[in-house]
Amino acid sequence: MTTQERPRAPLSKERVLAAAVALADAGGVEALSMRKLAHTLGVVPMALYKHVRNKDELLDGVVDAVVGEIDPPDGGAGWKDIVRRRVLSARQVLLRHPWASRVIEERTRARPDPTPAVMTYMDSMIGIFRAGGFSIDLTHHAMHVMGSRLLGFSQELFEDSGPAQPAEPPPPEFAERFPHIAELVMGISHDAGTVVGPGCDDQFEFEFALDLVLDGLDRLRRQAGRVASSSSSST
Amino acid sequence: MTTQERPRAPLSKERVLAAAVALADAGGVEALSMRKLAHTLGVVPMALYKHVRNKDELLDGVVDAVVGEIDPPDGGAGWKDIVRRRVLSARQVLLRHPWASRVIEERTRARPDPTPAVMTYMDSMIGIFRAGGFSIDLTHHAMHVMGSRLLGFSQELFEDSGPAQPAEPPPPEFAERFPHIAELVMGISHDAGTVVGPGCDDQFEFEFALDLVLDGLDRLRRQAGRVASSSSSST
DNA sequence: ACCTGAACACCGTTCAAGT
DNA sequence: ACCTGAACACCGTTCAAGT
Repeated sequence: MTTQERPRAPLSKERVLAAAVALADAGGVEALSMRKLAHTLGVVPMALYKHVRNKDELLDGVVDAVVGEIDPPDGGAGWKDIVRRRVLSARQVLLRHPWASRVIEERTRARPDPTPAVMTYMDSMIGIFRAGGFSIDLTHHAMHVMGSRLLGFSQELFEDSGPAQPAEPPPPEFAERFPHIAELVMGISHDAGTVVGPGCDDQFEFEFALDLVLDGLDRLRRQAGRVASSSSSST
Repeated sequence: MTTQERPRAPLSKERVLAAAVALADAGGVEALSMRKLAHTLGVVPMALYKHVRNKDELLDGVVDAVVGEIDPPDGGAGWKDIVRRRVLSARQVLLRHPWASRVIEERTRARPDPTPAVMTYMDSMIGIFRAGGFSIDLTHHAMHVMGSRLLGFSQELFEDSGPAQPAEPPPPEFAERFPHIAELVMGISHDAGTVVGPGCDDQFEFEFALDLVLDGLDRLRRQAGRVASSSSSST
């Protein structure tokens, strides 16, 4: 027998990247090594270097694969709605790939420019602000203010409780060391009307922050329009 | 001769952490390996494990050493000014240790709770909001909105140009692929009155975003005060 | 010309052997 | 009892040897 009809499909950069994303989805970013990826594909590690110059280029490709999953802007009423919907769709993508925000940050920092798909995404977002009546200067500030939130994530250094019990009171020595945190945790647990599982609704908090920032930008845009903007450029 | 009077000072956790911070300052976070750190201290790698359980605990200690450098809140006029000054002082610390924000994020994500010094810092910040008249709910939202900006950093995915020339026009194929980015880059270069070196004043952008967020929070605080805030989600 | 196993220079950490 | 060298199980990548 031994038909031996191509025991493995021929490798391609797409196949390599797709396998890399799947590997990270399954085991986190620390599971994404050249050696493990090669093993997954039934291939010797060196074979990967035919499709990817090195690991950095692999990670760049992975970033673009993930960012490429974000929906294009769909029709919305006004710039704010369009930005809002697209950011929330980006957030959905990153919830599917929880490891990706770290890699995006890492690779963006390591390169002179962001990765091509990130550049395309940013370009599109800038276009939405411009079409919405933002001056070049204000658009520039807006991009900085939004930061990584544009791509649907923000580093929350304040991940209260995680999957904790609704009203687990902190131990007394905790309340003594961190009285204000303790008060906050208790206060949040008490009104757990909408939130059942974890002590804190991440989606709500993300949208809260997003809306606060978008409203702030809208206010500046309207001010600039009314005052006819006497600043350095943008007249 | 061979006086042999203690060829090296006795190791202590403080000395290990200080050396680790210095090593990262000198060579970036990728230079901070247990082996290199031991070498720096004139010690065999295993000797470090007497003062630190493993590398994660080393990184936790390093995070706390850096966060411990942030000035305590000094007198300011009102909560907004106090928060603002402290955040900007945190930013100064992180400019001294450019690798630290990555490590803070990483370790915060990896642990159930933030590191002790980060907890103390957060507790103090919460206290400032509360003293400033923020309800528990609004303080909670404020902490999420501020996110890592509280510690003086924010991931800018839009690091335009870096140390580039003031008015280097992008190549034509760039302008074709990313027309809006090209327009932005050109627009910013043109009004380079205040900024000389890089194409973009990071300190200005950071303060711009910080003020936008603080103003937004202030508006919500005043609204809540006026409406007398009806329970869980502030009608 | 192509492919790939062994090797190199690293990692963090374990563990047993030496004092 | 203490300390530490060698070893283990990884890593990304080079390189020379085999086909």
